[in-house]
Amino acid sequence: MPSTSFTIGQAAERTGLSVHTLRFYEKEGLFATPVRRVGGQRVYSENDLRWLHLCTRLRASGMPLPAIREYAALVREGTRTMRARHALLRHHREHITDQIEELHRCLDLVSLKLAMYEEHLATDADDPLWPGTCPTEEQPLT
Amino acid sequence: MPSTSFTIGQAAERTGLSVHTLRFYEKEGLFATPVRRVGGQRVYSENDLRWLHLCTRLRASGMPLPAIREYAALVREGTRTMRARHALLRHHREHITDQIEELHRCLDLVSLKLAMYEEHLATDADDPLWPGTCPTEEQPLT
DNA sequence: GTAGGCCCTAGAGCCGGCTCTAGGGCAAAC
DNA sequence: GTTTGCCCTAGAGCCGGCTCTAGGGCCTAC
Repeated sequence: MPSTSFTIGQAAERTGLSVHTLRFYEKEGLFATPVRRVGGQRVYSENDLRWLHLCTRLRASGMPLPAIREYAALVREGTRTMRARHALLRHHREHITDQIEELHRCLDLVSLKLAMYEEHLATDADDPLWPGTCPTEEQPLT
Repeated sequence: MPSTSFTIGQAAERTGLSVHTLRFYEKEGLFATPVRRVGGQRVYSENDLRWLHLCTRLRASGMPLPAIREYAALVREGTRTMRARHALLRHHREHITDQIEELHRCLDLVSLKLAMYEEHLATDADDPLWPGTCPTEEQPLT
């Protein structure tokens, strides 16, 4: 098995990134320029795709490009940077859990609002049952 | 109780938004221009702050400004837009839960990587125990 | 041999969301 | 009366992260 290889188009399809974005990431140093075929076409290995997949997840969880670049650089430097990479990822994991917590707080608020709306919609089909506490009609429920 | 009121500076402090951002949000239609004092200074009521607080939560959960503007417009139109607002919020709640799920997927991947690193760091303090499967030293662990 | 399809580079453009600047006003404190 | 501090408007600028354009090459099929 010659360890399947992919063109940029195939890589794009498989990672969900656009061809543009792949080249852009490369230019930004998110990964070393991949092998080229004669004629200059990029050849992506399965390893490359795995790396790209990791990148998309890091991006999706809000890691900025410079941080990913840094991580990529460490990877390229070999095993002796393991501790640094470990630290970087731990830091990012915290960032992720923070985001999840924040989203839960938002979710709670939105759910509360929704519950209020549902109560109103249920009890008084169309009537503005809410007492006239808002002469300006400014804050009917927000 | 004259229902305490706030200057823009105080509102900024209390909402965690900058003074600039408050004016920016207003210009963007996230809320109706608040009452002005003689001289033109904005006066924020507690209600306004509550609304702003909701806005920050909506923003923090990724609702774009145009959507918040739309919601604000509906609020201003009064009770008869309740259903529309309800729909909008339900839609957004789904968006939030999607984000949480996505973040969990990222978290899983990162945690997995971290576990790998930890195993390596534990077993072979400094040695590149990982077998020489990577002649290019390209992918020591990613 | 030429048309179609995919690839290349360099660099400009766009979009959302702020963030800041310039230039100026009001009002209380010294 | 001027300094200090907060406020005002209009509009420009910035940043991250893409996204697209222009101009061109290679290869395969017809």
